[in-house]
Amino acid sequence: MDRFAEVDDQYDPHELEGRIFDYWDDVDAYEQTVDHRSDGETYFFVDGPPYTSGSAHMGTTWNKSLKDVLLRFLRMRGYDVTDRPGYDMHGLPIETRVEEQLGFENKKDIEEFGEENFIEACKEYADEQLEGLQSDFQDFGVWMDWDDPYRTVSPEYMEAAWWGFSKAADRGLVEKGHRSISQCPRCETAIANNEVEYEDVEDPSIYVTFDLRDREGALVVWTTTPWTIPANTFVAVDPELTYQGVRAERDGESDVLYVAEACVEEVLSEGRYEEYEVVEELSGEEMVGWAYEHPLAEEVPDHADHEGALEVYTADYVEADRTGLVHSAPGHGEVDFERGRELGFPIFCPVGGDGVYTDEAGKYEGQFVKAADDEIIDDLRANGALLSSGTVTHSYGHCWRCDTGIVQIVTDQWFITITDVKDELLENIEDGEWYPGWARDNRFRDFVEDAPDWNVSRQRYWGIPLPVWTPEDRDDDEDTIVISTREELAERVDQDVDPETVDLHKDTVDDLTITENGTTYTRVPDVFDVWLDSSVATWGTLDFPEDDSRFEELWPADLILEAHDQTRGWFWSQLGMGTAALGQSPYERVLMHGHALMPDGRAMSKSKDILVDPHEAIDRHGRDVMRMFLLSNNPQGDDMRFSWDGMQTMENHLRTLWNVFRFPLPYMRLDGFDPSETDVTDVEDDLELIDEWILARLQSTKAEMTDHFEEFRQDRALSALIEFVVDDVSRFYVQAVRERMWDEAESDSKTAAYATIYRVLRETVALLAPFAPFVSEEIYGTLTGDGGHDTVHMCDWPAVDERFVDERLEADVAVLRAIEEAGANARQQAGRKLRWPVPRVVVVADDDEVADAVQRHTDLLADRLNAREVELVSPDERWAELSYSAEADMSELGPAFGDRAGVVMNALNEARIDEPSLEALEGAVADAVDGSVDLEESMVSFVAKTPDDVAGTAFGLDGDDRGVVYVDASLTEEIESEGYAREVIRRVQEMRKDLDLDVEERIVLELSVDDDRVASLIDDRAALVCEEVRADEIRAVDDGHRKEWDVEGVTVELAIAPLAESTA
RNA sequence: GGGCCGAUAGCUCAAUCAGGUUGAGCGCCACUCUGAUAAGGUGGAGGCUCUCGGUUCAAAUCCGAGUCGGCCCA
Repeated sequence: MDRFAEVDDQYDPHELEGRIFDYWDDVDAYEQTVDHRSDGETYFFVDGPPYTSGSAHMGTTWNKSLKDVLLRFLRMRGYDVTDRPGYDMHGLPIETRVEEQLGFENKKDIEEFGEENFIEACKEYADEQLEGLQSDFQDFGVWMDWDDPYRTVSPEYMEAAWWGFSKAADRGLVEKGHRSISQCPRCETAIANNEVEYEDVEDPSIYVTFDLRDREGALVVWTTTPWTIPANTFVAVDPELTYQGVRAERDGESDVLYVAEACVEEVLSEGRYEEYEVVEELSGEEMVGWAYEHPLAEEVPDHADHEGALEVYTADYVEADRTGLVHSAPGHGEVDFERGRELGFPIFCPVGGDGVYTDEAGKYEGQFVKAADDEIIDDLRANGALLSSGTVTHSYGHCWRCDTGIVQIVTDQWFITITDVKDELLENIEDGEWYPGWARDNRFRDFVEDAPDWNVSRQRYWGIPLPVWTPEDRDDDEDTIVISTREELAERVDQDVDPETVDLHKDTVDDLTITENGTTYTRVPDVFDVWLDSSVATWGTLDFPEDDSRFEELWPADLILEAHDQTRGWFWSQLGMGTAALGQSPYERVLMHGHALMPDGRAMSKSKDILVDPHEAIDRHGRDVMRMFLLSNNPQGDDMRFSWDGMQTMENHLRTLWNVFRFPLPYMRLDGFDPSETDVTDVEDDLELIDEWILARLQSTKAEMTDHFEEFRQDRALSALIEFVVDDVSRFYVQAVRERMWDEAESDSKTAAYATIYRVLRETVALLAPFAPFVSEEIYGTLTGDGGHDTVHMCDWPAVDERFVDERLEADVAVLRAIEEAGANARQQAGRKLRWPVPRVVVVADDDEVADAVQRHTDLLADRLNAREVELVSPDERWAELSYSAEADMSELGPAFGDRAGVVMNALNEARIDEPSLEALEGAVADAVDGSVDLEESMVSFVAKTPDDVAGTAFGLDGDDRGVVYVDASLTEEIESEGYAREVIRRVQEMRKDLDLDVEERIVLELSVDDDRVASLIDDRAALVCEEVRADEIRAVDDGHRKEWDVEGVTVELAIAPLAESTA
């Protein structure tokens, strides 16, 4: 790229971004940037692997954009950053998609198709999906190591999972056991609790009576799952709760029923009882040990009847809801199971993994449990055990993939018993910093405290096989062999296996056996819960243990960064696995962001087609704009609402930057400005105040952005940068410096301005580079030509240059800008355009800082306000022409006046007095509030009221009033002369533009004014007019561009012609 | 049903920790400016700060109870 080359008039993101992609390819920009930092301090970032289903949505896009902005920033800070992206490619979601594609109904179809074929189909599908994501992420401008992502299906990654699991096993944290789990009866596997989706469904709602054995009456329980009644083992009560026995009448018969006191009315009305009387009242505790009859004793002969079964026990899951007595089946419910285990009960679960009753269910054998509900209800009725039967709509768990209602059953599963290391987990939480902090200290800690053992086994195909071999005649967890690596596998199995080439998927390893000391071991057929895959990502990213060259140096990760749903997901699984395997959290910093929501605040949902497609956002506004929009949101942990308005605003900001950037280029080119020879430090003595100011602002912007970035607040860093570019550089500096650049003559001042704006742009574009990598590249290339790096992303993050730090100047200019703004307001009130000079501006300063600022920069202020004179009234003086009112300071008034403070405040606001004294004010207020008041100086600030010929506007900073600026708008001939001349100039300029004349083009001007006084006023300034519009002479023009104007009510006819043409 | 977070102008957010007459940017409307021009400037409209209680002279802010949204859990 040539330095200061011509650039597009308009910022055109699509054309530009296409060009930059090509450019990056040409110069190997990414590779160079990585190499550039290869000697830097390491920074181990680990990518949370997106699941390979579908294409990137707005949330993924936000996530990767956040990662990208930080990685680019860290590289600019000199770090050698690990940036290997990852993909989560195993698991049930892909299996069910493939099943759909192949038209499968259940596991039998898969078995018939063949495990090997099915696994191959899953692999192909996952690979396809991965390609879609890869190309999306690259298209968003994310720079990661796309040539070498980690894939959870690769042998070395699967080995990393084996290794981690084996380390946990070494520590005695792996066990096989019964657990109550959520089972998808279609997928025929356990699914994790966080894979259960709750939906409202209509289910039976039945009240069942359990006849008591040793006394008259029955217990009443309520359930929505009649199919669990066969497995009833005990009834739970709350020991503290009051229960009542009631004798109730129905159809001429009387029953004695036991329920919680609070539930009596409801239960009896459910049962359509007409009348009742309370015959007994007792606590739950007193009911413990009561024995009852199983209501389906005949239908289910094998029902629980061991010592202690079918009795009342206490449990902490009982509430005074429905009946206050809870039907408990340890073979099904999770809490029932836990309590059953405490009681030492054997587990009775007459339901198989497919949701079908086994022979233990007696009469119901072979039926799908949900289908058996009606028959069970009928049997209960026939047995006189049904108090009432209806339906209820409630939320019930479903399989997240196939939407089948789950069944809670007890099965054999493999666990990592993280409850054994709970203390260690909680300690390890402390070792990491979380952004925001509350996510760790509230949410995450609560979750970890309550976390149960981790069920890592799934009875499926597409996953990492459990590396566990058991003696072939046994199915418990004694004497197991846990293999940790492919090397070890090859050494120990009976078959010939090449560790270099072996694929570890189920179809391969299922056939492998181990024979040691005369015992043959076979592999447990399960695969891992897919959450285990990603839980080993920190060492999986390093290909450890296959490659142990970097683990020691890099592990644990410096940073991970995901959305808040991962608190229970990846943040947790990694902590669990890291602690179980290595006794340590695998990450040191967590940055948590939110979800991308729809513009109206709804959650985006692909399946419901409620979404904003990132590709559409790019089509409309480009990648830089989309990234800047995403990165300008949001406080850490908060959700982000997508907004097309917000996108448009970002595009406007970038266009402003583009205009700022291209503005000085033609002048620099014309004057042959060479930044490599003339740095801003070389022209320090020629810098004007405004140059020094913008350089000072640049320093504080850099400092502010760096601080924000270090707190992972890229949103605040970006808004600081935008404010600098839009407010300070574009609206103030460039405005102020334009005339210097138009100056045709060589001047030190102009060179100083070039050097200043060059430095500002050069550093601004580096500050912007992590956010908007494309446009930054284009600007950087144009500014540096061959003199810089091949890519802006190789630049160092701009450091604060102490020599240009000047806080006082920044404060001064902030004051001046406030005055200028108020002055513009006052001018408008006085009806005087900025083009017309005013004789004087009076600044009444409230404090010395303002007074000093005005004093130091009177000329600048006069220039900006187009005033002949600036008069300062210092804080201890006052301007005689004013009357006053007062404003109250409530923080003073409140304590002093108590409940009268509000009334006093209003009186103060209303008061009008001639001089700003407390006496006068007290008098005015006393009249209004009907009683005397003692005011203190600190309670009020006086506000001046302007005379007629003067307009005044208060100015302030950060909400504090700092003074008032008065514009005296009276006219003199001299002022009118310049005013009219400027009006003419403005119109000639517009006509020049009509003709599309070059800035340098000389013209002749014809000027006829339909008012002698005004004509003579303009004539006085003929020289000024000629100079400004580049007219060589004023004379009649024959064939020129001619226009008639109305200038302040006076008709003015203007004609212009290029000089070259008119003389030819 | 439980936990966490959020609720302030049409939109995105500040101000909440440490109580003192609610602010910014964007959008809208009017006016204005014109060699950065799909810009710039000035003004205006627009807020019972989600609701209801409490503490206090004074609450967006502190306390309690709700409502709605998001996430997580059951």
